[in-house]
Amino acid sequence: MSATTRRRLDPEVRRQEIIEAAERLLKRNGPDVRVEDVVLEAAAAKGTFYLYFPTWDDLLEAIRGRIIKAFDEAHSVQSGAGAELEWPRVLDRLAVAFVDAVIAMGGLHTVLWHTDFARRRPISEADDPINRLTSILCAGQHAGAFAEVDARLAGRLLFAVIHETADALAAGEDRERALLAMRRILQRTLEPEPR
Amino acid sequence: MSATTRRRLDPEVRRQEIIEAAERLLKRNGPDVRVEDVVLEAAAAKGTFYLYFPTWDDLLEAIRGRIIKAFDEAHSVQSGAGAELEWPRVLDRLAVAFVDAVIAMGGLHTVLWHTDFARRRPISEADDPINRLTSILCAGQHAGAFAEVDARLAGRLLFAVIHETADALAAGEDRERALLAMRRILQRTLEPEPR
Amino acid sequence: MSATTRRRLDPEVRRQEIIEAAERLLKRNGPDVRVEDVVLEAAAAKGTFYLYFPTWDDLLEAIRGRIIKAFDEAHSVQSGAGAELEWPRVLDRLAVAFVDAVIAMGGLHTVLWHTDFARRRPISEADDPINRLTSILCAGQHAGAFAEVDARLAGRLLFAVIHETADALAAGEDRERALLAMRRILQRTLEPEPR
Amino acid sequence: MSATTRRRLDPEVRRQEIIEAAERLLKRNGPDVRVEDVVLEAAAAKGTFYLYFPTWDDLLEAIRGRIIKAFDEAHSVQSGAGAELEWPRVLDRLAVAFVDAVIAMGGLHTVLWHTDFARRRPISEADDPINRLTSILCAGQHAGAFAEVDARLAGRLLFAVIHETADALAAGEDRERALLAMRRILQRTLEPEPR
DNA sequence: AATGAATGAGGTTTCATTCAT
DNA sequence: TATGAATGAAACCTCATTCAT
Repeated sequence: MSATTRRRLDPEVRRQEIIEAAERLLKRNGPDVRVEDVVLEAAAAKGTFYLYFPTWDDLLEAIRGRIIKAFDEAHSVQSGAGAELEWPRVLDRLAVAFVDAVIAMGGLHTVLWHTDFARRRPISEADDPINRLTSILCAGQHAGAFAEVDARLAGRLLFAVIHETADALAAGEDRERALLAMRRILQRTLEPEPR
Repeated sequence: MSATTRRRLDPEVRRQEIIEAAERLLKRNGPDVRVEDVVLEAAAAKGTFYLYFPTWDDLLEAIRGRIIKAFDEAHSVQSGAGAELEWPRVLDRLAVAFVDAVIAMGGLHTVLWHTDFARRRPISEADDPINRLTSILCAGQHAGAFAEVDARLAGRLLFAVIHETADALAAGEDRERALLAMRRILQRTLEPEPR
Repeated sequence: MSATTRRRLDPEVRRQEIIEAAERLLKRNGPDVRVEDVVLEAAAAKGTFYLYFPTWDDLLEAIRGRIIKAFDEAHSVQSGAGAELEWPRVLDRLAVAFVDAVIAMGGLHTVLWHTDFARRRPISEADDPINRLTSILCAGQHAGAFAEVDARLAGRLLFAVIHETADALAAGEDRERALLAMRRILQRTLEPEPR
Repeated sequence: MSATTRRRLDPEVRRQEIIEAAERLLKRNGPDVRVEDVVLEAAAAKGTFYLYFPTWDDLLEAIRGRIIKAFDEAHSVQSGAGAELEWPRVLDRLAVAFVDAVIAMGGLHTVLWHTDFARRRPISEADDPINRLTSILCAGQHAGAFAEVDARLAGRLLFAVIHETADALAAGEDRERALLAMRRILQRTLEPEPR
């Protein structure tokens, strides 16, 4: 069947290849990607897949972890030494970055967030992007930059706004208009009380 | 058991029975309900199902339509003859009603909104709840009650907020606190400019 | 693929067809028969198999039950009305019948008794042939025809003898010589004490 | 963990290590031990296994041979110089030793005797324990200690009794009662004719 | 002699949909 | 209109064995 010879790789490399192949496919085709497809794309055998991921969900979890980690690294709050952070701006940057990240994910986003997978494998507290947002809200409140709302709930609801903005862009909405709408909600909601 | 029980029903009645059986099951069990289960619950035969719904997705579509219709009827804006409508209050009522409706849907909501189905069968413009919200925004803007934002986008993003509020409640969040957080976002976002 | 049309049968009939196809194959080929083979032999589709037997083991269990039932019916102790039963003869007949039955089973016997299946699905007390033997021993003891040994253990060990006799025959041993050897063990072991 | 630990061993030693690891595992877990498990337990690599055993069955065969050899060495008939051997007692000792050996084998016994392996790789005439038994029967007959039955068949059937006794013990039966039942069968069957 | 990553045939099971009755 | 037995294309996962290093 296979004209190709056996490719022996360093496990870490092989693992990456599989993950990357899967990411490519999931981005393009969303939820109907099967193990079969992935190994084809990764030029690996069926069994090789299960050597690295006991289960399909384990692969998805790995991908999710990877993406979140990459995002966090790229957008860590620059705790500018000594400088007063402008929290609204920090938030805005993070929100836009998040929107862009979601869009870059294509169909993968659907799989990771809008599928049974999300329920079967709930994201860990530590990784949940909502917490990221929440901590910024808290910090901002502490600095007096944000209104004293329930940070946890606000984080959750505003994250939904950001998320939906991404979906709107993906659906063809104009980028600037969408970001404008998003920003208004973020700003107005968090604006401190006495104006 | 009963050898040849052939329940001949008025097509419309049979159709309703199937839909209702499916709703019951989907509410309870979410996405892992199969055709098999539905016909069992509806006391119909497998083939009968396909007499009424060429496809599983067609059933879901019917259910979605039904629910939206019911919601719209129950919460139509009482265009109180002549009376000046208080738009913020109208919006608030609708939002809360929507939250409650989502919660009442249980697992059905997951199936209709967070599954492949939603992508395979996008909701029709006419039915999309977002449009409902958007028209209220427009009307309110017209009456000077809401700020002049992009109604379509605001409708979309605020709908996401309402939707997420429902999910938060379903996840066990305290009702009053959650509604409070939601209301703040709606009000602040739509408050007319010069205050 | 299939030139054949769909064969709709009475479930009981179809069930029998599958069981019989499986029996035929298992007799011939012993343990390496797969669901695939069975449905081919039974002219059914893969799915049809699982309609009747949720699991391969369930099929085996059904076959085992069937065989035991058939054997019991064919060889029930003729409780000759009023007549004194000659227990040694009763036992002998049963033993020979059992040997013949095992041989008639061919490879099927191996599957049902010498495979993981036997451990995964232990035979129910009610069906276990050993109990059949044990009750005869008890009855015979009661009638003074057999020695007062531990009937349960004797039943077990003598059953092993009968079983092994069958295996010996299957391995090509001469029938009469083998039965002779078996009979000697049965008789000598059960002969009442004072001779 | 250790990057490149290459344990170069004397081939004979390595072979023993693998065999012993397998024995340990098979005793404990019976038929569901995989090559994987064995090499893990033996601290060897997958490939190393196949350096010593072309096939899984070859390993089992090696183990079987080893066990039989060990048993034979431990229980060789002490042809007591000149002394008249008491054959019934010799037989009894061997039988009990065999029962104990089977029990000591745990799950390994299942694998070697009640699995496809036994059919795929029939035991060699030379090793078959039945022959051991048969020769004792012959010798005993020669000495006039046993009845003149077909030794080969008696050996086979009585071996089944011994084997089943072991299984009964393994299944929790009381040791003394079981041995008693076994002994009765052996003695009665082999008792010389004219009493 | 030793390693362990890679292979892929093989087996089980599910379920939306079809169709003979 | 109604039935429910039948279908078969997936999809998942395992593990003895191979082979590049």
